[in-house]
Amino acid sequence: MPELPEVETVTTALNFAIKNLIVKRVDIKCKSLRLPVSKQLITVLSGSKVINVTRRAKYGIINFDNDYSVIFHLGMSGSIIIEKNVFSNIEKHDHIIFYFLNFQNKNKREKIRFIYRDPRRFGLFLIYKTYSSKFKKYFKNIGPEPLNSNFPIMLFVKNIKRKNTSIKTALLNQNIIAGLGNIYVCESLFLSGIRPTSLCKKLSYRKIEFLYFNIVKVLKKAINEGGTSLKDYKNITGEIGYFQNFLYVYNRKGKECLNNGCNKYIKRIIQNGRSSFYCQNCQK
DNA sequence: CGTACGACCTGCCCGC
DNA sequence: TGCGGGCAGGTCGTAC
Repeated sequence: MPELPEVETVTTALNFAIKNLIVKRVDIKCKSLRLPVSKQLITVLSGSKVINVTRRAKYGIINFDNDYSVIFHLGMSGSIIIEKNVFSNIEKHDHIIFYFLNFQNKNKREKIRFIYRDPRRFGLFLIYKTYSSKFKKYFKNIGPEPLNSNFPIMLFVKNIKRKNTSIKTALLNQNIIAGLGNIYVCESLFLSGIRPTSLCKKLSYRKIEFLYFNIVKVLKKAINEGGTSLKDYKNITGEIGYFQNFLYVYNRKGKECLNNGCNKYIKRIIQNGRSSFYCQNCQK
């Protein structure tokens, strides 16, 4: 489900919703996601305070004031739900629950509930000491953030050019560039006029630079629209995103290409077991 | 070393 | 209505 724009939408909102809150209680409803869920969440975090929530690639990081951090990943079907004062029923796939108390307003004490929900359980919810070796291991090999102003474009071009794969495969590789998934790779390649099957080494420097600028364009637009909601993606207050209304190729098999003057239809092919969408006419 | 592929899960949608 | 197949926004271990 969630790629960089969706995770960014979630972490930005969380940074408002739970910043400075103190953990009152933690419930663990399932032993294991993609990796085991540690009981340390209960023993270590109760009574500690959220400093902030950040993002790296598709990972969210919740930093606490006792020098511990939660690293979470939403996998394919993960979501986070924040409720204030009025709590709904816990559902089947609600795996981890945090109860917070907001002491900032002395007159009105707010009760806040944080739920990690994940039907397919491909996600992660880990606790490590901040900047410990286990914490750092998760980010050691991840490539640069596309939206950072100091993104190393020349290094990106160089790393793409020495890959022995299709450009689609290279862009999904988190070690080359962080945060892209199937949707935003397909969309960036469409804007750049590059076929997903094109070989990395055959792309010119100019073309790869152009691709980078289109990646930035797509990601920024998607963040502004609150992410892409195809099936079940929702932000932390249950609202959908709107970038699906701006997709050129993803999930548009058999539909007309949206480029002016192009009357071809969008193709779907399988690469490495995953769908790629492109226009035969506009992407060479 | 780099690359390809199956495994990990549940749920939904479609055609028969 | 029911069942089987195919599909899904990701990542990782294994085999070559």
